[in-house]
Amino acid sequence: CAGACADAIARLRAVLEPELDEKGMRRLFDEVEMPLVSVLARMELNGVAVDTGALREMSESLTMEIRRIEEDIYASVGHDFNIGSPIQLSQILFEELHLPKTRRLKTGAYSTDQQSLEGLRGLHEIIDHIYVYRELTKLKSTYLDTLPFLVHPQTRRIHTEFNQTGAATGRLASSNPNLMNIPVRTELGEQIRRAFIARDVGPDPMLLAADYSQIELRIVAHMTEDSGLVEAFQNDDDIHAATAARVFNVPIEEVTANMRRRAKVFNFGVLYGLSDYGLSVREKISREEAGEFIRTYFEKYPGMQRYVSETIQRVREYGYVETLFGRRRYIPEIHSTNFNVRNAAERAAVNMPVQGTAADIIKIAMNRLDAEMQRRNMRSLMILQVHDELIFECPGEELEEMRKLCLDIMPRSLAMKVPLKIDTKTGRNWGEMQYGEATGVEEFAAT
DNA sequence: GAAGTCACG
DNA sequence: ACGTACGTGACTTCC
Ligand SMILES: [Mg+2]
Repeated sequence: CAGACADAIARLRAVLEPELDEKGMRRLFDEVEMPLVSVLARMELNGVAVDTGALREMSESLTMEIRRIEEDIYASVGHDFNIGSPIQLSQILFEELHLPKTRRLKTGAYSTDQQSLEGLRGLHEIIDHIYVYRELTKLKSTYLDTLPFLVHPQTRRIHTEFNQTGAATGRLASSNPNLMNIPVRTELGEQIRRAFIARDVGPDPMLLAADYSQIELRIVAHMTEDSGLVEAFQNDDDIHAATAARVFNVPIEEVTANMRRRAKVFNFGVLYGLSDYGLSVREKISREEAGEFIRTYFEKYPGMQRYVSETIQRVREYGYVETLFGRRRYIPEIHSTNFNVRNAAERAAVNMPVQGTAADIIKIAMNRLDAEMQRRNMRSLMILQVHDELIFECPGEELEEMRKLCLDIMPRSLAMKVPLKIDTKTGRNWGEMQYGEATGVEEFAAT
């Protein structure tokens, strides 16, 4: 290909390069994406160290546990079947056991996904078994039995591929293996994370994780200038508790755990274009109640309402939306005659500027961090990015310098009406990280 | 290769 | 073009 490819690329350039200027993405391209290419290359080469022995041990013990659960499931049904086949499982649950039917899939079977099983809890012992079976087999097949084979024989590390051009919002993607979806939410997930270790970077190797706290909501606060959101972040309030206080009309001290949990659902839901129907299903409330919550939310945060309406208007008029740095996403589906497709396009349009601006921000930080690490001849390695967080492998004696560097550089990617807050954690592995220093309001006042 | 499912932010 | 919350990648089943 070499010759033909080079020739094709040269001719493509003649067509594509002018588009960068026409579309206002020249600076994004020259100053963010192009410098990032080599940063990502270094990260891929750096790789991450993994304790394959630990993964193999976990896999083995899971094999036995999964076998026990299979036996339980077959016993309660009365015969064997392939639990991994959603079609067979649907047949068992809804035809043989006569459990109440869930939503219908396009294949004619009924859904057995987590949300559907949730509604069947308590109706039959098999439901909890399937739930656990799913968790264990998922983690075993995707991580425990796969990662050990992806360890490079020379480096003894796992080298992911970062795709810089795959995601429509400007996010990165990771594959072969995907290291952006390593488990964390369950106990077993955390155990898997413990197999990702600091090892080859010098004496007393440590991992450092630095993440943007609530970056998407802070970006929305900045974009909408909604006074409620802006003030909450300027005060460094717990944003979900602050939202609960507003929506449920109570003082913030009287916000209960459940009110806060709901407010969190609202805050995230609004970024994704949640409907009254979606909220009613998730919160197990009536559609009317859900609609009322959404109305109240927008009343309390009128800037949010404005942002959603104006973004949809804009994508209808121009056919695209963009981030604060001018990254564009064209969404032609906004003109679809199909109601569902059109609504999906509206939700994507509302979300992209927020998700995309967060992606722009962390990319800028990665470039600046990489440059400064080189300038200082540091031995620390940038090894992973997971959308709002960066992971470094550091010699122990460099750990605090690296942490300080993150706390200094990451908040300054973009000056906003609210601070960009950074949390940091450190540990010998990715599963046992201890919170450390974070940025505070003082740093913001200084910027 | 599509469908269903589920891991992450 | 869709399962009425956005963005991904990977696994198993089944045709
Ligand atoms: Mg975070």
